[in-house]
Amino acid sequence: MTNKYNHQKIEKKWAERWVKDKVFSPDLKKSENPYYALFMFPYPSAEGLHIGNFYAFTCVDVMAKYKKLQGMDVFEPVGFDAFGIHSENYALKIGETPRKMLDRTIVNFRKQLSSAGLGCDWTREIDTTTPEYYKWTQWIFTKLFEKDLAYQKEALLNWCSGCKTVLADEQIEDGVCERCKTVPEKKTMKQWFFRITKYAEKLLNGLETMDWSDITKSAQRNWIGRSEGAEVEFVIKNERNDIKKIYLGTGNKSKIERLEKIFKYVNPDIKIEQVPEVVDVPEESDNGLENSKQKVLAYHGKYDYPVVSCDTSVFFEGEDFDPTHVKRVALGGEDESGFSQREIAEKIKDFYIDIARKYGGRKEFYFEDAWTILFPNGEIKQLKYRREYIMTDKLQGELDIYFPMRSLYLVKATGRDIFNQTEEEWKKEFQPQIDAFSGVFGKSKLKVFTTRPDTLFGATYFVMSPEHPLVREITTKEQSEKIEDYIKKSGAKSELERTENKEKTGEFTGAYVVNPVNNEEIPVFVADYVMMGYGTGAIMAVPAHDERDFEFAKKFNISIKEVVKPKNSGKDKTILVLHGLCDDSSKHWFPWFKQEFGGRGYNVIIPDMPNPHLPRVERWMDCLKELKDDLSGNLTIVGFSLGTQAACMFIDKYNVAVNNLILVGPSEKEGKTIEELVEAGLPRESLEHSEKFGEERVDWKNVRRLVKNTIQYLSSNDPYIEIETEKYSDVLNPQKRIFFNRGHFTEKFGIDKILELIPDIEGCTVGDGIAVNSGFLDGLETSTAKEKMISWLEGKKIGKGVVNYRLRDWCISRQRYWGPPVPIVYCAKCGALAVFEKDLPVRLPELEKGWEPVGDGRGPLANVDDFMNTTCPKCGGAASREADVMDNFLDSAWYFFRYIDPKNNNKIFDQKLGKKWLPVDFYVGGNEHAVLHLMYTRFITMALHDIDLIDFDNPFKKFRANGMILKDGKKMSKSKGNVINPEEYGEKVGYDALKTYLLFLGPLNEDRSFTDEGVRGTKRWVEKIARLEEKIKNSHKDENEIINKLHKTIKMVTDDFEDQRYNTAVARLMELTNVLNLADKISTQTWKSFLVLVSPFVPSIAEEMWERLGNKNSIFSDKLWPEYDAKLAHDEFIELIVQVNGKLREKIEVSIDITEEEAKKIALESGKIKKWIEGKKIEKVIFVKGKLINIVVK
RNA sequence: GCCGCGGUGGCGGAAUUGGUAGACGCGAGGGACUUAAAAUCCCUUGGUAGUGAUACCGUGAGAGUUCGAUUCUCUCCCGUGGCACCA
Repeated sequence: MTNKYNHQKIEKKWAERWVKDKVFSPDLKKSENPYYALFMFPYPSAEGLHIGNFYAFTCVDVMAKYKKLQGMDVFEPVGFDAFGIHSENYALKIGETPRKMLDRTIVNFRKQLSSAGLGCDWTREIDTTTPEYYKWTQWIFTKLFEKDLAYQKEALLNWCSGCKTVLADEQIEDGVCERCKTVPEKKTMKQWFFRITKYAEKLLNGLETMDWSDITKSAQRNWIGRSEGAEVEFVIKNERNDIKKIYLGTGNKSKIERLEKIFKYVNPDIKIEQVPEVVDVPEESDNGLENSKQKVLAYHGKYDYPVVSCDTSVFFEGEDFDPTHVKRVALGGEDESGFSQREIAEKIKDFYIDIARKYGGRKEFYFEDAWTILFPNGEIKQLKYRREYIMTDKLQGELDIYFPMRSLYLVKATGRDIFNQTEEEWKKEFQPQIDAFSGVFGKSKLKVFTTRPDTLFGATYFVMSPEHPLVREITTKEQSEKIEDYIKKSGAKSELERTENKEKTGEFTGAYVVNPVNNEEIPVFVADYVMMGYGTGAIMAVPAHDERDFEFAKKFNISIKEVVKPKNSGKDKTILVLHGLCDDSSKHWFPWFKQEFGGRGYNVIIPDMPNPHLPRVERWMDCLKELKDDLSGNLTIVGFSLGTQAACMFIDKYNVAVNNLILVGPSEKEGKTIEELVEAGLPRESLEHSEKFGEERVDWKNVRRLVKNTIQYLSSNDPYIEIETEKYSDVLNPQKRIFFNRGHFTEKFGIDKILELIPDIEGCTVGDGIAVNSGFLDGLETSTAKEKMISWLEGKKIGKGVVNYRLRDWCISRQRYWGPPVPIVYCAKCGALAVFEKDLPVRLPELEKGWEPVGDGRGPLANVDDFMNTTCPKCGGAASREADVMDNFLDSAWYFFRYIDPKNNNKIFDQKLGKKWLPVDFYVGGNEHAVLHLMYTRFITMALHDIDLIDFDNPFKKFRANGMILKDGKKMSKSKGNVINPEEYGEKVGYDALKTYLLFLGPLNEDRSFTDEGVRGTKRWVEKIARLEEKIKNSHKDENEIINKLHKTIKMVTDDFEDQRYNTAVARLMELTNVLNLADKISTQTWKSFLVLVSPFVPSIAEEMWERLGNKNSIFSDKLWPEYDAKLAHDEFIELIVQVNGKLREKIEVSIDITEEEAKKIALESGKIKKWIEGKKIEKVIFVKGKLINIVVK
């Protein structure tokens, strides 16, 4: 053989040639038909290229080559995702700096990738660890900071003690750190976050129209976790909420009106009244001081109500004023008393302290005004400026309650007609007042989130998460010790323990809340089955319709109130009784059974005596046939005697799913127990007996799988089944026994025994149904009931329909070294500031020592003074840097933007180029990144869209998640020693054969098994292609058969490419190869088309053959993909399929254009067909043009 | 438990809007070439019965719709991915 195929030589030659001739390095500016093919850039691990990654690259590469052959300007970039804990941990392990290690591994990766025959553009390689790259990672942070999409907050976070850093929720897999498998601790820490939750709805809705793999979309959908429901407020039962009336010491009418209006929002239960004795004062001379002082003093003692005075002075006049009558105090007003504010404050200080003591140290009484502030701890502060200063956030933060009473006047003073405002305008104007008063006079409430507002009437208790901030507040003194203990205990449990051990625990707080729909007071518990991180951290518990609540209620003996009747309630509590075809039993026993269970809410069905003319079991089957559709579901069947067999057969034959199956039969028959009889398939009598009657056997396995809960065998002779004869004497026969089967054996039953055997029948029902015991919801279906309840709550302003998401903000801080520093500077004066663009990048110092993670909650950079000390970009004063670095998933969330303009020093990328090349056309990668990289990328893209950098918000037009490669059916792992090294196979069989094999194995999205035998197949194919060359004859003209096959293949392969069905595309090409192989000669023209068709899969051999035809340019440099010619692919003859009654009986070669008439004639003449239709009547003939004819006979 | 995907020969997998089930490849068996081996080429290869033509069965199980179901509908089983004391 002249051209013995040497894959190593050829593949090396072409890999070098492609780079040298820049075959795959397009001019991005000049390109007219851009096609951006992207694979997930690899993390350059020390192990080298992983076959899984290599497979994904191949999927992209094949597509890229196909598009290129179709004349597109294809861009297939390559780079390295080298920052991150992954690299750093490995560097730690081998005791080398990450930089040194990566410099080595990247070289290795480059070598591996460039020899694999991929069409990558090496001129635009990127590496996320270079300052040129991470400058823009930091820039993105500063932009997000500007937009309030990056922020700092204290939160309960996942701290990984293995990696010594906090992690994002997405980086916890199965409850452990995705990197080092440590169980993370929950720690409250202050960290930087990206506000991904702002895009929750958008991220979710976007999925609907995106052309991404379903598994990826479904993973994202689940992660975002949208649920619709309602937020409901529960008023806490406490003294504060008992306030019914507030007397105003003084003030004119308009002031009272304003307050009334405010209180409508604050607490509509509270009435505002002027102390009756106070005489109204004229509007403009708001000076009822003397008067009011006396009046307040006068009413004091008479009224056991709280007082609000707009004039502080009322409180310190008169020695006999007893503050204990006053439950809540708000102060405000002008300094008109003749005392200085300081003096006022001093005077009322004791008063506050006294009240504070009386009401459990609660800090609720504070006042604003003027020059002096009295703080809860008794401290008095003299202010420099008046109101302006008070309004600063800082001071408000220190005060628990702030009453901007004065603005009541200020509003008036502006001259606006506040009484003719619309309600909305008014509310907006007075919102600060409303909020302030709400703090003290508003009812103290707890909010819950529920997806089942329709079950509110069934809420019989209330649960707060142990981490809930108000737990201590509401706990009564008596319970506080227990609660403290419980909080401590559950805090010590890890998240994993908490979810693994599902045994419910909890503790009563001593407090009660009021169920708003029926004003019932329900107890408040603390229990760790309620999580602080979801919803509001508190729930209303409806034990009748929630399994967890049910379990808890059972354990703590809390009442269970059914408020939803399941739609199929007939089934849920249905007992079907199949008896033994005996008159006596039905007479004596069934009335009792019906009465007893019916009284307990069960629906007892005892079918009438079946047709006595049919043989035995068939009588039952005959009668049950009609019942099967109505009954399939969650019923319980009790079978006696022959009824046991009927029950089993009923379940088996009709596939009726049941909850419980109770079989009562003889304790022993022919040496067999009832269990044995049943499992033998013929429970009633002896096998012989049944065979005599020709009874079918029961497939016991099938029965077993259809019974959800229990199968119980009861022997009718068992002594433990005692009937409660006294109770049921009236329905039992005089002998107080029940006889079955004409006295063959006696059954004795107790009701409790049966109830015990039906364990789940009295559980909770979670599904939809009809509302009952629910006041205004009664009779409504769940969905309507939900709506009605929500509008009721909204009308009462105690709740509203809300949508809740599981998704939480992305924590991006890492207390590590190997990442881009968070570009933030802390200045004592100016606070946290983002570094200006001109000062970026904030360089990561190159450390030889001291870069290891510390574990004290701060990154190692905190100890690098040169790095930490800086100046404030705003005021120039001394400042310090943020010591943490950013999550490496941020690096990879935007890299494809940089690829198109990797050397741009002034901009993240050129927007003109972006407009042309973005978004990415085709992207492939592993689905393990579904909620990490792929979600973050979508978020960053949306954020960049919102800063007007780009005009799209889906980064990848088409994304496909590739399946896993298994070796011989098993997961690859180093420990098993079954890792496939692409380089090794590249050398052994060649990359052409290896890549084709990977694609040929199966559909791109599915897992498939790689075998060494299998790869030989594609290797043989490549060799066969090489050998075909011998058959080429320049002047030869191919037979029609070959041309026809070629064009059919063009069509199918093109279609396959468009849907990424690479496996079938390869199969088609193999077929074509086999056809060509049978020919003696092949024309050059056919050969050329053939080479182009196979070139995406086997680029090196195709190039080699192409060159030998005398071509100077690469096969990939021109638009060469062959056009499909329908005429040439057209068949003249087909095999007509002839069916009789839908069964294939004959194939006849006919013209493709054959008409129905002709086909029918030919078919009916066929000897084979005649045989099948002989003596039968032709009912109808179905003809599918160009395919088949079906003759229907009877 | 909820949401998604899947179940077809000894194996990986094909089968367009319901129309020849098992393409293509691996493996296995037989043959040709060869001193021999490798490579290559040819034949057979879902099961059962039969020398054979052929017949019957067969796409996780069972029902249904249809002239006809791997494909559509229902019930159920198994595998797998995601979420999960998520209210």
